[in-house]
Amino acid sequence: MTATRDLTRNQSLVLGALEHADGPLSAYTILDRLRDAGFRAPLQVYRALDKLTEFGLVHRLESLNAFVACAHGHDHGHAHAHGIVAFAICDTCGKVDEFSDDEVTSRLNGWARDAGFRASKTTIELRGECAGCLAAA
Amino acid sequence: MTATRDLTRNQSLVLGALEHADGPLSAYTILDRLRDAGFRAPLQVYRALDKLTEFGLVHRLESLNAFVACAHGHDHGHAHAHGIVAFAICDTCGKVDEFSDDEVTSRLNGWARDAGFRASKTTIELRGECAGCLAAA
DNA sequence: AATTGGATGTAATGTTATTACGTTAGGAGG
DNA sequence: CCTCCTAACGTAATAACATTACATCCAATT
Repeated sequence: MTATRDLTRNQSLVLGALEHADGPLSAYTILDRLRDAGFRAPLQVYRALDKLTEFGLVHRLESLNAFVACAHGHDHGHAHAHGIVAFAICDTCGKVDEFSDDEVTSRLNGWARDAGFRASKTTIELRGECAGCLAAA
Repeated sequence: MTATRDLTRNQSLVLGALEHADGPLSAYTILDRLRDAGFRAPLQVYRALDKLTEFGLVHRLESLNAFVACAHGHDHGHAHAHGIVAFAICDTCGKVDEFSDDEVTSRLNGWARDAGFRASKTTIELRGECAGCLAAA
């Protein structure tokens, strides 16, 4: 059960790089980390990222031009039906917290319905400083 | 009253370009449109955009790497105290609708408070297709 | 065996943003 | 008046992010 989705070699490598990282990685950083595995060109990374994003295993952080593995350790098998996902990005330590709020999802969906707007993707990103870094400061 | 904030020549030109456009513009598009006004280098645009954003006269659309004039025709004098601003971006016609939802603002602020996260900037962007384009399709 | 579609490899190019360094303009205070 | 300071500006070079174009490979099907 929850069979791991059948990823290609490149997709597995890219997902692995993101899962082992302790924060978001840019496509070019991923490329650098996969040189030893045989990666040579940006496109190899971007192609894998496209698929992984499509599968819901990876998120793109628009305000960072970077990527993170999805926090919900869904065992690569099924996409959860959670609402709009939001990210809190610490500008100091780089850590990203992924969360979801039903009320926010419902208000935004409501606005879209009222406006006749069909949203295909919604981005919510908070940039700032996390509790740990605030405490350390 | 509501005295227009004192913008420099470059800032006025960039703001003007954004106000006259009927959608978001990339920094390089702005640069192209201001060649005749004497613009030569990207930095001239980016510097003006930084200030205009700081003044609240311009928004950056993270998912587009582009910029729009703030929809609230605040007469360049005072920043309104509205909550988090959201954007609905039509991928078909390129038009952008700016809106704000108190409940969304309050939920996100609430999450941040609970998590001890101090947000310095929050991005909400819906990508999709607007009512007009859906009707035309 | 031929065909097809998805994934891949590689190079070149396009697009977005910043760093570095030097100059200019205008106000504050001696 | 002159110096100091600061903000804005000009220019070139470079870095960072992303896509286009084209050829190849391989497995599943016919």
